[in-house]
Amino acid sequence: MGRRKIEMTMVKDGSSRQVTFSKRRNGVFKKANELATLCGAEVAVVAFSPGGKPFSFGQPSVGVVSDRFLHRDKRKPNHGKNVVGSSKDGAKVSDLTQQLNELLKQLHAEKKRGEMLEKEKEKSGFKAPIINKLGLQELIELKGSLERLREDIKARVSEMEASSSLLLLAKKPVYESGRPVAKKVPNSYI
Amino acid sequence: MGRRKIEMTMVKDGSSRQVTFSKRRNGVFKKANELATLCGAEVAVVAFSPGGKPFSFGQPSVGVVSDRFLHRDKRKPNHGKNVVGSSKDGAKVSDLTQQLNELLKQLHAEKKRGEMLEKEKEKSGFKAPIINKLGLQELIELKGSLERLREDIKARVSEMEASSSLLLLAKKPVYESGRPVAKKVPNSYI
DNA sequence: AACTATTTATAAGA
DNA sequence: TTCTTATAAATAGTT
Repeated sequence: MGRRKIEMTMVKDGSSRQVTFSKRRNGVFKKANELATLCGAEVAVVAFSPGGKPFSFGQPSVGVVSDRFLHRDKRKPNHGKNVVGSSKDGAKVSDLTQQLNELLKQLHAEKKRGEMLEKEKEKSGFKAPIINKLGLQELIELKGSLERLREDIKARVSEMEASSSLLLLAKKPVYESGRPVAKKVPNSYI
Repeated sequence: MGRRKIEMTMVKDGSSRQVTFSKRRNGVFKKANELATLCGAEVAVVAFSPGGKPFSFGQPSVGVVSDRFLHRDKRKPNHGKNVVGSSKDGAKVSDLTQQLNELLKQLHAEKKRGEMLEKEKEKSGFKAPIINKLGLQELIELKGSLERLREDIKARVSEMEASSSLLLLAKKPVYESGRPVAKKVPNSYI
């Protein structure tokens, strides 16, 4: 969120990393505070800087919240299905597992959607590969050309039929360059 | 950050409060994850919803971070590189976190891809709506018709040109039903 | 669950 | 570092 979008990977330069940590740590704490204030929620955040210094935010306190989370909360948790033991790390693993499963679901859905779209694309690509590659302007021009062609062909057919009629009236086949004339084009094609 | 600025006080309506909690909880977790990723920091967030349900994010885990913060961290601040996954479950959780981030990347990529395909679809749909709606069989038939038409037209043009030549040799315009003959169709159209 | 109009966070730069 | 500023992101209200 700034002058440029940055890759979500560790900032290489140590100095920049420290600056980023300071800025974003404040951001996270502020967001956590807003979450607690707006929703009446108990929230705790602990962060160790790249240099190993501890920082924390807690509502009402880090200790109260972490205790409730790690040891004391006997209420039914919303993610109880995947609980791996009752230890602090078990809770974390369970939570991550839940997040993982959620993401896997989303990912699967997205892939499915992507595949559907790919199929549709291939399908239409197979149906009209050349036309699909044309740009809009080209298609507009093509449409115009086809329309003009159709009109010209109609006229041509009329003309030809007139000529043919006239010529056929003479009971003589028409040749040009030693080749017999083509058969009549069905009007349904035009 | 929305349609309106809101007072930083508890949301009164319970339903809205729950919605706000859900949205902002995700926001805080995302920010915490970014802080950990960008800065190589250990970060833990625990939040209890208005309904008392626990949610958490931790890198490498809530337990590791809170323990380090509350009880066990006797280390001097580490001014070198960050230590990740040094505890028993830390490695496992770290792996899960890595998987999570990997999945998030994949998910984002899939979504982007899906969006691109959707755009392409819309684009081609806009460009050639009629042709895209044709079924495969219809298109095969259309193709055949067009090919036959093209051949017939070629022949027709030859015929017409022959006729025209013959007729033009007579220095007379050709009419049929009181209508002058059409202009020549450029061969590039056929 | 999506969708915008806005507000907020923040990456660079001074 | 702190302040500024152009952009990216989050999200409040809406459908």
